[in-house]
Amino acid sequence: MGISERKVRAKEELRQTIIDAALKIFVAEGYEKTSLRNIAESIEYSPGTIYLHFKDKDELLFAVHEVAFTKFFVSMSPVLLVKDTHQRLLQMGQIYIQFAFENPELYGLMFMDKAPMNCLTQNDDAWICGQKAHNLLKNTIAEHLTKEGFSETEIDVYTMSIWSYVHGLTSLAIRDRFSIMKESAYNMDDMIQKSLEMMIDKILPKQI
Amino acid sequence: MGISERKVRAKEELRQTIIDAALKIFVAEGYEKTSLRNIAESIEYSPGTIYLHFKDKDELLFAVHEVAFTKFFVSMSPVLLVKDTHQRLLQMGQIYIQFAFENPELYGLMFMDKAPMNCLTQNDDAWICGQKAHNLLKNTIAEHLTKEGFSETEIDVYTMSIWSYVHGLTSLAIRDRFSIMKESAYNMDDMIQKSLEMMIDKILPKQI
DNA sequence: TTGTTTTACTGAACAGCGTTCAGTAAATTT
DNA sequence: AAATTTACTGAACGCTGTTCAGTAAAACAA
Repeated sequence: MGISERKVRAKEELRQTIIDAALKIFVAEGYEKTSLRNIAESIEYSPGTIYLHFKDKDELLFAVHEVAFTKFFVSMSPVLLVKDTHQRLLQMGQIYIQFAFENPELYGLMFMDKAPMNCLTQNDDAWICGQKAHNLLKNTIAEHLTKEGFSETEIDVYTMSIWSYVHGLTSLAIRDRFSIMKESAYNMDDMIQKSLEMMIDKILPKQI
Repeated sequence: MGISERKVRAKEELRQTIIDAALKIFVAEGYEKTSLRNIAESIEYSPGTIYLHFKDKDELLFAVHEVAFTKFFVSMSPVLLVKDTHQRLLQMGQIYIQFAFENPELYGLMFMDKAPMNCLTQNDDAWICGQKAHNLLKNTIAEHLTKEGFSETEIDVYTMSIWSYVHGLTSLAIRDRFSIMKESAYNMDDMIQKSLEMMIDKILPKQI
């Protein structure tokens, strides 16, 4: 029965090839230019073939967004070495912002666009990628707070608040909404850095 | 010379009619369904006519986003009655979030989508709507801070930080990224409210 | 080995999109 | 009355996501 297993493997490989091609075009050319025809052409298959592996474009974009998340987690991994929770949260923020600046299209797919979320409208299936990223933040916040007797729900509120802030900073920046602040004394990057430091400092309760 | 003026008026009226039709479809049917053909059909003109008034779809969307901003400012106007700057900022946040929840498509156009920003790639023309909204926030923050001798650039950092936080909260919510927090002790709306209160309180320096 | 079924894939077709432009009919000017 | 300007049309172009009858090869059955 080795044959049918080889076939399954081949099918899985093509699926991966499609995802990789989509990711490549997505990063190189942006959301707009990422059409199923472009993807199909780049791997020398017919457009119809993609539909043998993905229900629709949203499902393919969901797969791409999952790859983006693994890139994200790799970028984020160095923070695990940082012992001090305050410093760790600061570095997480910096890496988060840096990832978004270096991969604005992927960031949009991960945290801003509607498209990939259409795949999990069924109430039962969860957004695992988001869950993992969320836990990464929540665990550090919990580590910082539990020493001082904060409750689980308080930790949730802190996590929501910090994520919201950093995402807001990031997404306004990459979609050019900070253009109105150009004439400030600082340049944009310095302002963002200054804001991040200030906010982490203000939000986190001081340890003893 | 009344005739040519009537013509100018008629032209301006059709322009407004197009914007209104676009806004209507945008609010009722969402971004995806808002096509130039749909808009043209709804006002009983040919698609080509729209191009006599707008360079391209982005320019029309920019006009729609300007109307959305005036709606936004109307919603926001009650805050001017609130004397206490802390309370005023809190209410600004609440109204901001409420506006986004009630007009998610418009909010996306105003603060998230790329489309309308493509109109002002020329470095010289400014994003007036954004400027006005930004000033609304900045003025209140300045009022709160200047009493205590904060500098202009510090005010800019505070403004950027608070706007980022509220926008992040808002945009993650309306694009379903908080779905991962469903099983928390609070429901979503309560958590958002609790987060907002906590953050405004933490960010603002205490007066005396 | 021959016939049958399953599998993997194609590519034309459909309906929709933003955009362009030759053509037209009416209004205005000469 | 003729010429010109104006406002508008709607067909056409090249693109999009998606579907599906058709096909050729591979796998299985006799």
